[in-house]
Amino acid sequence: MPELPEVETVARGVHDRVRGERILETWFASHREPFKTPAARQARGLEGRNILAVHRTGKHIVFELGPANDQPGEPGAQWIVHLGMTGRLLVTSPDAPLAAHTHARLSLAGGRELRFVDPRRFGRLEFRDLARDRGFAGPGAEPLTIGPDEFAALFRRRRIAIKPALLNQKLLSGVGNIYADESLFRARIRPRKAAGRLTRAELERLRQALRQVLKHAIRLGGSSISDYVNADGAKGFFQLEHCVYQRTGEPCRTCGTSIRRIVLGGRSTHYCPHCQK
DNA sequence: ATATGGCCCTGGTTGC
DNA sequence: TGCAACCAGGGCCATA
Repeated sequence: MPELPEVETVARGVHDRVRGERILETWFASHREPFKTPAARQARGLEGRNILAVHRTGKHIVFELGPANDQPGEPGAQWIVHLGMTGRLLVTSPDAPLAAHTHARLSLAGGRELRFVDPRRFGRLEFRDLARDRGFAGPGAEPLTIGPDEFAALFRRRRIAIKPALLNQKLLSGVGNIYADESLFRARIRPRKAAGRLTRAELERLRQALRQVLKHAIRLGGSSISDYVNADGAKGFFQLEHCVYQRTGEPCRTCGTSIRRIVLGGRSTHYCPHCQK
């Protein structure tokens, strides 16, 4: 479900709640391995480690863990969570009723529990032992920090439409369907336009629009349309400021033209046919 | 190398 | 009210 702003909101919320906690025991659903790392190896790796920090890279949530059993000087580890479309991370009392589709539970020394819930099971869990694995770096560039030249280079000579190009996580990590549509509207660019045909000025408008829209959405706690809930159980409010996303047939906030919906790369795409050229 | 389409899953909404 | 069709914020994989 979540894109960069929602993942950032969740990561911050989880960081505030579990930083400094120690993972005692873990439980992973046995009926399936929705995981990049086998459940048994995740369990072995996680138990007995301290959570040093939780942060976001692209659409991934990264738990930075200390060395196993506090061995000083030993390498740490990472637990990497991708929420997919419907994944949630909850910090609860161990007595709290178990939500349907709970796939993992980590009991914490402070007495609470961290749970991973994901009805649609598109989410992924991965464990990296930094004694043998490389640290996690997102698949592509960070849209919040990328510079103009590097941004322009991502799309050079590409024939694919700019909208699906924005969704390619190997180019930019963190942009999903909502913020692709919203940033293209703010940059006044047609979603169907070939990525490689964007002018330098358009590319720079797009880069700035992405930064602005993502930062603004983070401040508002992300978008919540159906089932998105952040670590507080509170909802984000950015969806109230969507200009085009899921506004098919409604008037453009700038010119009043009816917002159009098309399908690009199998994803619904919303734009204003008057404002976006 | 790049681009496209199918597929993985469940659940909510819409329309008959 | 019941039921089917359609839709959903993602990403992997096979194929061309």
